[in-house]
Amino acid sequence: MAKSSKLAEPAEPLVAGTDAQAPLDSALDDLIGYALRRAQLKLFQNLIGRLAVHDLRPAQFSALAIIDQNPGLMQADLAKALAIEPPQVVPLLNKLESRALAVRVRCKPDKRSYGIFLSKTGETLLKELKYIAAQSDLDSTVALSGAEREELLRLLKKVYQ
Amino acid sequence: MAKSSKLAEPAEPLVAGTDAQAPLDSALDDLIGYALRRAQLKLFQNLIGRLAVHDLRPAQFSALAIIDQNPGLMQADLAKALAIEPPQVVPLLNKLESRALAVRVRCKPDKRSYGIFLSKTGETLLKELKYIAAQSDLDSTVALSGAEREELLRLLKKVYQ
DNA sequence: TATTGTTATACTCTATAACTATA
DNA sequence: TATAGTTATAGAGTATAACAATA
Repeated sequence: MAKSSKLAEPAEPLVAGTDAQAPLDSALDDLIGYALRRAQLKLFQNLIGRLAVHDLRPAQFSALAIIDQNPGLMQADLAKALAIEPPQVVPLLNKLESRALAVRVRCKPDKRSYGIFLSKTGETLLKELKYIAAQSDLDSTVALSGAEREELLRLLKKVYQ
Repeated sequence: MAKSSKLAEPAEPLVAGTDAQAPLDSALDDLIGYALRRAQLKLFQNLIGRLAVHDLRPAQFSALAIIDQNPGLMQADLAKALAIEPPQVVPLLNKLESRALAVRVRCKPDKRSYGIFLSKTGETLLKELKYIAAQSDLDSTVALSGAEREELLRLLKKVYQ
């Protein structure tokens, strides 16, 4: 579906009698789903750019935050929290382990599973990443007042919870 | 990044002294970007399911709506409106043409380009798709009142516009 | 027999370079 | 030479089946 849009001022208006700058998607304008997608894409792109400095993807940042809040969790739990399938957790965790940000530890009574923990390095980096994410959030929503930002967050939670 | 979450009541709480039902992503809870992503995914999945009845993807629905509002536009314009690259427009339009929902017409002074139009079938189907999308929107946001829905839409537009 | 983590695989989405035909 | 559309291709992201080790 559409993700961003708006023509770059065509030489001649696409629709007679219409402002040449008008968005091309006016029929979709009343859909919350469409607005959500476009806003989400904007924030996501901003975050991707900021995390790239640390060679991390948003999913890896989320994983670090979830591990930090739930030290010792299993990969199946992490998969559920990230809403991805267990096989996708493997390369994600491999990357975090190769960079010494997280570790898999065989520490459970059930020897099939691992407990996942952040390393000291991971905890330190996560603190910086949280700051970066918060800055990215503010940067992408400069058009909103503080009150509007809080209201938006409240409404979004109400939708997905 | 995380898309949905919440553990399915683990036998033992992952974090001592914490409600076993508590979400695993509390550190991400204050980020609008995170809430946006989760809400967007919920609405997107709902829409995908509803459009599947007509063997269409959200991007194809958006394309139909944009063509309807801008009859005769070029593929480069459509690519911009959908925020995708021109090569991605080709299979998308091929599909719409093979189903006789849209047509490419060599009608411009510039013989390299096509004008894209909806067929009568496309216009008729689009009307139904718009209804389906509106229903999907409402269905996914039942937790909101009418006023909250309007406020959410207003705030989202403010963010991405 | 069921489950955890893993491998292999495939399908979609996305992005880039290069080609064609026009300009 | 530049542009519209196209082709080919490669990289992510995502999903499923099947396997090994353990329960």
